[in-house]
Amino acid sequence: MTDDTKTASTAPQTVEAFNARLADLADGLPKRLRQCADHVAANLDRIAVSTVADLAAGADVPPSAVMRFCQIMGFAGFSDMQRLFRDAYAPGFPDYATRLAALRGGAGGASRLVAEFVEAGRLSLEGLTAGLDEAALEQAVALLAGAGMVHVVGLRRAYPVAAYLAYVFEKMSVPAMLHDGAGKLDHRHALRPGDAVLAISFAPYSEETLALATDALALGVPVVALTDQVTSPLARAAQAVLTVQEVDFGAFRSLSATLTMAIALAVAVGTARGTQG
Amino acid sequence: MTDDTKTASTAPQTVEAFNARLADLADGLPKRLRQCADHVAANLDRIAVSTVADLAAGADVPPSAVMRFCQIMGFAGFSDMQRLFRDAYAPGFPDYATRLAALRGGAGGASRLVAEFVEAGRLSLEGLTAGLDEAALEQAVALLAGAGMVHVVGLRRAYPVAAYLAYVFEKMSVPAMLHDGAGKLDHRHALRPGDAVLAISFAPYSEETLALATDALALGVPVVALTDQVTSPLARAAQAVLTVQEVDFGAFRSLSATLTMAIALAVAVGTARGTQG
DNA sequence: TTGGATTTGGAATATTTATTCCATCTGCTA
DNA sequence: TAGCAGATGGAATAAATATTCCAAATCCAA
Repeated sequence: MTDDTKTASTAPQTVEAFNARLADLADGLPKRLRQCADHVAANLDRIAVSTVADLAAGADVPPSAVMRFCQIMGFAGFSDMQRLFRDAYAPGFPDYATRLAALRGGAGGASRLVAEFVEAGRLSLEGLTAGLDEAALEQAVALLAGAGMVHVVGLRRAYPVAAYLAYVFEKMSVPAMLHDGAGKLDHRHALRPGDAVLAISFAPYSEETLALATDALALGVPVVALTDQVTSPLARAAQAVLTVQEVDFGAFRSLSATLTMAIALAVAVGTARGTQG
Repeated sequence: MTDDTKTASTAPQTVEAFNARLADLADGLPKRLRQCADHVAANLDRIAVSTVADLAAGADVPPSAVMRFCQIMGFAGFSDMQRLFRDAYAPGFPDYATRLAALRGGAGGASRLVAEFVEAGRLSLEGLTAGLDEAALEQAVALLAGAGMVHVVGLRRAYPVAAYLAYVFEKMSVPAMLHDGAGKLDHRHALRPGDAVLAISFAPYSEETLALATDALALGVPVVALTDQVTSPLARAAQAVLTVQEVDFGAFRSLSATLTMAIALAVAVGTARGTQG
């Protein structure tokens, strides 16, 4: 027993390293600690949301055994170990904020800006899959696929998204109409029974988009909302709400995640229509 | 006998119900509670691993406001609300490949499409940093920053990019004009000495965009091209050529990388102008 | 067995975290 | 502008949770 304190001093920094260490130690562990190891290995995903008592009950050991287990694994205590799993679950953000601050202070050429926006885009895309409401998506596809005409509306920052959707719909032979706010009064008359509205808006929500959605609601025309929050005013008028959070860089937000959602939606609708008729 | 356990009966039992209630309440909420609602809506996935203090800091409100929010939502307190999310916690480790594989194998069409396009977008973004021509970028920024008026042109698939650039330029007080091909003949007259053209086009290159670029060349107005290949016909008329390759999925291409390049360029130009004048 | 080392359980404590309460502030109505 | 209802922030308190510590139990080698 010369140097087991040496191994204890280095705590795993990643879930992979944690697993490796677990596999490494498991064989030479006494009974209770072995129970801890087994239970933890079988429930890695619940560590982030468990308490010491939960884990102890699950492993059928007293809490103090769990504490010992954490220390054997190289952590200062349970909280220390839990932090690893909580961070692994929601990664990136603190680090991102730090680098952002660094950029503001430092020199920062244009290529650095590109790198930052790339990073923001990547995070946004990850958030898109993670936070996807599949039921809402399926419903949105169903509503739009069944529509006689899809009215696409989006202004300001949402306008490029609307324009892109209109383009893809046209490519896929989905009858679609882009409302760009030029001739405001026409909009209401264009809505007919059997149509559907696809409204895109982010805070601060543009009145025109909201107005069209509300009109559609009043006329019984289904509305699909692509927005940033379920609490968005647009969500109230909508039968299906798709939310997308863009990670912002400085005062600016890219549209990577939003456009990705948009194209996926459009292609899904186009495909659904194709197989229907 | 009107004890407060009554309130617990109205508490949402599922995350969907939670969202519904959130959307329902959000409008009528006072400032601080509204901040809570927005922050919670934007970070649903982190409630399970957050403390009251975390949430309060994130929403920029005191902890007591968060408590009030929980109660308004129908829960006895924060712990009660958190329980909902801890129970619903279906782990999503940032093991992206696994998640993607799961989506590919299992779930329905639309979610799978989203996953595919996300993956394509990520690859495109990676390619963007890897293949970035920094010299060309610096030159593009210089040309556009020195221009009296930036003429942005892009049609079809490039149109959303052009529209977005116009939007960001406006936000940054950069004089910019969006040419959308509506009144074709006017374009040439709008070009004046001291202006610059930012032309966006991808194969198959649209004639109108090429025409504007060639006219600019003839008039001695500098052209910045954002295109897919250095061999693009657009490149011949341009003083600075920025290329972006989008990874395609099926017959469709997203615009993640292109838009990321666009916003970075726009912000760089806006910043350069700001520091100049 | 016996002695020593290791493991174990639980009680005591420290720390963090949630929750309540109330004085103050704000915005509105009369 | 006075009065009121609701909103707000922070300090005080309560509760949950983690952590330590030590006496008792167990194991193992001679």
